[in-house]
Amino acid sequence: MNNQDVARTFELLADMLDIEGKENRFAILAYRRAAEQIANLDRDINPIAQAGELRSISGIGQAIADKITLLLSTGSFDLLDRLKRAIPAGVVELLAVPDMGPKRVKMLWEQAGVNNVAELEQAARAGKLAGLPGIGPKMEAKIIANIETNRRRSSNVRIPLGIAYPLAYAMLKRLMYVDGVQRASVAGSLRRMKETIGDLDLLVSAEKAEPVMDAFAELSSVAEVIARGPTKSSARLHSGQQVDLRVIQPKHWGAALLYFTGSKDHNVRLRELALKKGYSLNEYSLTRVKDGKDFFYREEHDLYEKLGVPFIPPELREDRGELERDIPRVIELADIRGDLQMHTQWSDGETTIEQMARAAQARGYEYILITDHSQSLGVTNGLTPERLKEQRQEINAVNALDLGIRVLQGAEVEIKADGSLDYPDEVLASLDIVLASLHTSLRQEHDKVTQRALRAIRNPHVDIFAHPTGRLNFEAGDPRKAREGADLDLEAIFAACQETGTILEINASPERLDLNDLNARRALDVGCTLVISTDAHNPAMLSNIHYGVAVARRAWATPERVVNTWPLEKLLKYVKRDA
DNA sequence: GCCGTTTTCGGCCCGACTGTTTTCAGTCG
Repeated sequence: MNNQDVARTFELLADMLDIEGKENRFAILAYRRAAEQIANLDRDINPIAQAGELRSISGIGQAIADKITLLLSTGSFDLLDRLKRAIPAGVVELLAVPDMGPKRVKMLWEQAGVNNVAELEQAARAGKLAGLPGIGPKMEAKIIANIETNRRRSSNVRIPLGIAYPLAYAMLKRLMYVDGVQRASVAGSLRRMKETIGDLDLLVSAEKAEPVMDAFAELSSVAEVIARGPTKSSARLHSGQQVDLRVIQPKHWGAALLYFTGSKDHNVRLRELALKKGYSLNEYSLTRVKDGKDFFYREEHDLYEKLGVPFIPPELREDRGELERDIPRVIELADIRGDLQMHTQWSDGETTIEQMARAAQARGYEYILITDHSQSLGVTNGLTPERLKEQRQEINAVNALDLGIRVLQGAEVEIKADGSLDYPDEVLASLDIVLASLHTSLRQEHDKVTQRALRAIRNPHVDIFAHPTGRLNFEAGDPRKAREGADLDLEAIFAACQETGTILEINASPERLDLNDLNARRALDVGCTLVISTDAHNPAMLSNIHYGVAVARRAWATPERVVNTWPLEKLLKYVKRDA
């Protein structure tokens, strides 16, 4: 079982206990918190369990630690078995239908004999639900609609950041120009730049909410408004995504933005902290408990300061220790001095070296590395050693133009199925910086693919291990093309990179985001060095760098640990060290 | 069930919205 399996098991346990309705609600909350912590863990839970150190994880005490140990060694534990026998799986799945919480599920299961979603739909359509406790004709109709909606958007409820981001900003842009709007921001997991987004959250401040709500309802991307109150509207988009809009008074901005950015767990920690200091925190203000006096904050910064903690950047608000530990000065977009992976017409890119250089210079970069594909990747028109030499001539010519940016020659060299590289050593030695990566035979079994990657990492000519796992979140225009990464032993990979100085890439392409945040954080903990690269295939894609910076920020990376924040001389000195 | 620069016992975040209600329960985030 991996971390996600364990986390899901405890979520299931909590769901079943919720439905059963006998357990203390705080115990159930404890199971959910433990599940969240495990899902957020940046290391494999198995060795932690074997070492008997589960209790070092926040939210895990003796009782849950024992259950995890049993779960990992035997696949289950008594309480889980008992609940699974008592509650049909289909009943738990009813919770996935909106408006179906534990109370309603239990009532429908016990009083109406509803055992799964199909039976729920059947009963609702037959008009058998209205009249049951707490259910009238409106709820019955809503249940049918909810089931239909769930069916339409089927499997993929969360969408990749790279799709959600432009969608949300397009809506925000319209709302910003509504009369009376003072400020507007995305919030929720989108502002935290999580790699997948469930609901989109928008926050707007204005004295009057009505015009904003009207404009929101009329957005072309909105299919239907599913709730509308004085401060909050929810809508479903044609794409199936739900969008929540909150309109608040300008004086509430700081508290509201903090609240709606989350994460939920971060908020809970903050409120606990506030209570200890004698304040109650909600989305409007900080209220002094002893006399009920409200304190308003125009900015999040001021609120954090009042609570006695440093400002936590949104990307770090995941309850991963950000309120307990010292926060480093995490990397920012402005720290980036160059981009170390991009493609040109020499292989599968769309433009010339000069065009890429000019675009990068316009972004303020000091250097770029041209990394066209190597020869074996035929579909990309990979370069033979001969063409690589010709390309060097062109790069020299572009540098001679004095564009105010230094163009380096690299290559994205294929790691072949046996772990050998696609160019001989003397060719690799002729390049300024060498990337190695996996594109083929990604489904090799664990040991084989790990050894293959390790062999490349240990090659002294290889400087960067690019998009390490090879996973795809989605392929432009076709979310179904998402794929899991290779089954790598990342602990072994990170150890080898730390030992050899091989740089691990955070690929900023929204389709990849590879390494992801948790893996990058673990790599940093182990002592590895990172690079953030766009893998751009045209000049516009250079702007994807912000997605990669966000991943690095979520990994708590400081600029010192990311090589493309370094001056060129320092970077070249580093990569030549073992060349 | 977890946790402790107030505590090893007694707390545990807070509000909006809907639908079914005659003052509130359930769900959601």
